[in-house]
Amino acid sequence: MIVMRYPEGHKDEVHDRIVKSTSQALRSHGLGGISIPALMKRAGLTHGGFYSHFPDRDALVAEAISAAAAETAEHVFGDDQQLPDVLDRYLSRSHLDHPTHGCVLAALGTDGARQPAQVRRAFSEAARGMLRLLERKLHPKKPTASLSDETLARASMMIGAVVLGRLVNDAPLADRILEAARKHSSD
Amino acid sequence: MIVMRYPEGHKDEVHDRIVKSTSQALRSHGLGGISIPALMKRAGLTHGGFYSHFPDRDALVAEAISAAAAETAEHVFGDDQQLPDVLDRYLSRSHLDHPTHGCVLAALGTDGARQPAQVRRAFSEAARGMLRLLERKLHPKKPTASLSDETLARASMMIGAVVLGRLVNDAPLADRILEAARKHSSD
DNA sequence: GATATGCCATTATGATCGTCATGCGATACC
DNA sequence: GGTATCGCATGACGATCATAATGGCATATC
Repeated sequence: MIVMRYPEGHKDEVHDRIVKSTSQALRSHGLGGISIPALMKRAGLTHGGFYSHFPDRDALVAEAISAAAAETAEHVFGDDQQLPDVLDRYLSRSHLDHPTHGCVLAALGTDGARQPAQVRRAFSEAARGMLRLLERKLHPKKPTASLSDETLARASMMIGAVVLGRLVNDAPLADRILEAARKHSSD
Repeated sequence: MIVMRYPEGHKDEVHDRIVKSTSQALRSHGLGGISIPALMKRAGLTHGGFYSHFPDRDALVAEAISAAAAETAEHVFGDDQQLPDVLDRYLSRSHLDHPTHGCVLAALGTDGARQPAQVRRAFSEAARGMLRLLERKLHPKKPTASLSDETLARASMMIGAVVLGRLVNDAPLADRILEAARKHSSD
């Protein structure tokens, strides 16, 4: 029997708070763009206690990636969202302007393949998760878990459009990119 | 009249060597994944002379981004490449496996929007350049410089497919993503 | 050949990083 | 209420970073 010296679940709450705020901070500052002290400060703590919550920085990053993916799964691919809603949300100016609460693949994707195994795995799982969710929206009836070419191509275009739209220093062009992707996604 | 103490154009050659090797190093290690000393060492120098070539790190990074974009423009979008060749090269396993010599947008794109103005501008120009080149391949006759929706959507899918293909920890799935993007790009 | 000078190496500086050891205050159990 | 102990803060460590000053060597001119 483990004795709890703090309110039951207190540490878990703090742990979650660190992971959640980190998942946002990473999306807006980049995977290596924010330090442990800064991340802890955002969670209302100092850097001291960090290593009682995570073995190292990568462990937190990996958890934060997964948390971000779960957030998008809920907000964009939720059960009550139909395919057109999914496309409208993902391919929206609001998504472009707020990477902090947006898709982690579009925000940090190009860094994923360069990360240590632990973090890389989290990215890979996030990608497969998004593909599965999109497949379900495209083919709600089919019970199969396999991914169609249509899903793979559309997911690519969605991610690419957000990446490209954020890159071009030209709001009207960015809007046209989103629009073009929406059109070609729902032909 | 400027007196040259080293062989004429020597400094320019060294400058180019630093930029070229940096453009490769950044694509394989990330924008912030390699230090000035390491970058200079790759060019066969020590870090000492760095600031006689560039005002600061961002200036080198910006030049390296532009150099990488020019390399891809030549290797993938060269004048002798037809549209199917362009798609085959961009959406290939070889491209997936060798980001060092691949498209800078697919390798570093998600970091671009977070960079200081100088670097951001280089990314934005690289993106517009790729869009222009793709437009020309899609509509070789049209003299207009405007970008069609088709170009915007296809460019998005191409970039997204490479990003996604590199992310998933599963070679067969990555190949299917590339294939799906090729199919949907040349329907 | 002597000299002036451009180019790069050596070295230094201050800041910040990830990581870790230690200590204090708060809390749950007896 | 006393006490053991959990969670976090304080502070420190070595490493590494971007940046900068200085000096030596190689070379083009005379």
